[in-house]
Amino acid sequence: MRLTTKGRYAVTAMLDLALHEGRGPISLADISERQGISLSYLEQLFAKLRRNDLVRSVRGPGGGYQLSREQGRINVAEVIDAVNESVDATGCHGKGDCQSGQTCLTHNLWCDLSDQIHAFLSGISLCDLVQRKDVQEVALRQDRRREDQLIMSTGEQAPAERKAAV
Amino acid sequence: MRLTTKGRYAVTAMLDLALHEGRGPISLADISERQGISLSYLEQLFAKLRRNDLVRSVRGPGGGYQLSREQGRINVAEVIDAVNESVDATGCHGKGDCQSGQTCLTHNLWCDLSDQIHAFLSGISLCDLVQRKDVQEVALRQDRRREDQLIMSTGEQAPAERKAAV
DNA sequence: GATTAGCTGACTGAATTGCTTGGTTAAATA
DNA sequence: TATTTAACCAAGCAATTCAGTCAGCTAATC
Repeated sequence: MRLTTKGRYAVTAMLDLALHEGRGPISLADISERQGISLSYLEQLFAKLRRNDLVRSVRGPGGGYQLSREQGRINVAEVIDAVNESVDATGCHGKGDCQSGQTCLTHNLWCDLSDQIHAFLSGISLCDLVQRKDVQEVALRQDRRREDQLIMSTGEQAPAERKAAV
Repeated sequence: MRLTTKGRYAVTAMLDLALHEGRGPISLADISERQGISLSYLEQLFAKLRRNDLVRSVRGPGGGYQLSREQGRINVAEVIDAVNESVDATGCHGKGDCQSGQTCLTHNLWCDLSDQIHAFLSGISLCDLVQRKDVQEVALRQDRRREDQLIMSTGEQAPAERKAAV
């Protein structure tokens, strides 16, 4: 079992897509900027997400990615699985041939743990996350920060109270 | 978060100790043979287990390791922690400074997951495992296999029905 | 004094992670 | 039609970790 930045990035990026849905495709450059994830790394992750039918891509200017299903029908476990971070805690992938063909002493313990984790993560959909208050607050902060940066880059000044909040 | 052979080995070895408790110290050579774990790797793991006060060592002939507490007071989470495999699923170790000092979009999700896993694993003691039927069956098989090997190595023949079971 | 078994440190090959570089291709726009 | 945008793709890389080996040490027993 492994859960590193890779899986966390994938879930974060998918949640970003979910949060900004409805206004056409979202470019990876946008997600990269908002979430602080390297663009080319995102490209690699989205290649896997696309192969697993979690997102659809639109090429060309104004293009980007969209969720391929409604938010309520994509759960966190799927996303982590898609980028090859198995939530399985056994060493034998549940087969029970851990100790030279036989079941090892602790095999069932790891099976139980895998079930626990999987049940927890597959019970949480993107829709659930979007509705969480803490998620909405962070998203608001990120969007504000983004606007300010756009304003600054065109030479204007960001309002003082907003700058302080960032 | 990471759960590999390392943490699984540690728990398996500790369970082996628990299962064979009462007959004096258990040598790592015995555990190595029964559980199929490299002896020198076990030495490294037990150095950590000892530093974390989970086992006591006895040197010299007839020496080995013993649990430093009663089985009911050692849980699986502690053992995994001891060999440096954190069960923490956040990237910021729960601090919430995941995105350049600020909380990332999915921070609380990973906190919740960490809590889940920790609650599950810290609720299982070595004593609980020893009493499980599946554990007892595997232990029985391992002990029988061990006896047969001892008999074979002294030149005698193992009983046919036992050989078939292995 | 030989043996046993714990203890320690250095090292290694393989795998993975997170990321970069340097492209190509498809679609929109000027 | 030329240019720009942004998805797509492949190779490579530094750093880290894993699982394990090797060599040598020390403490206790016989």
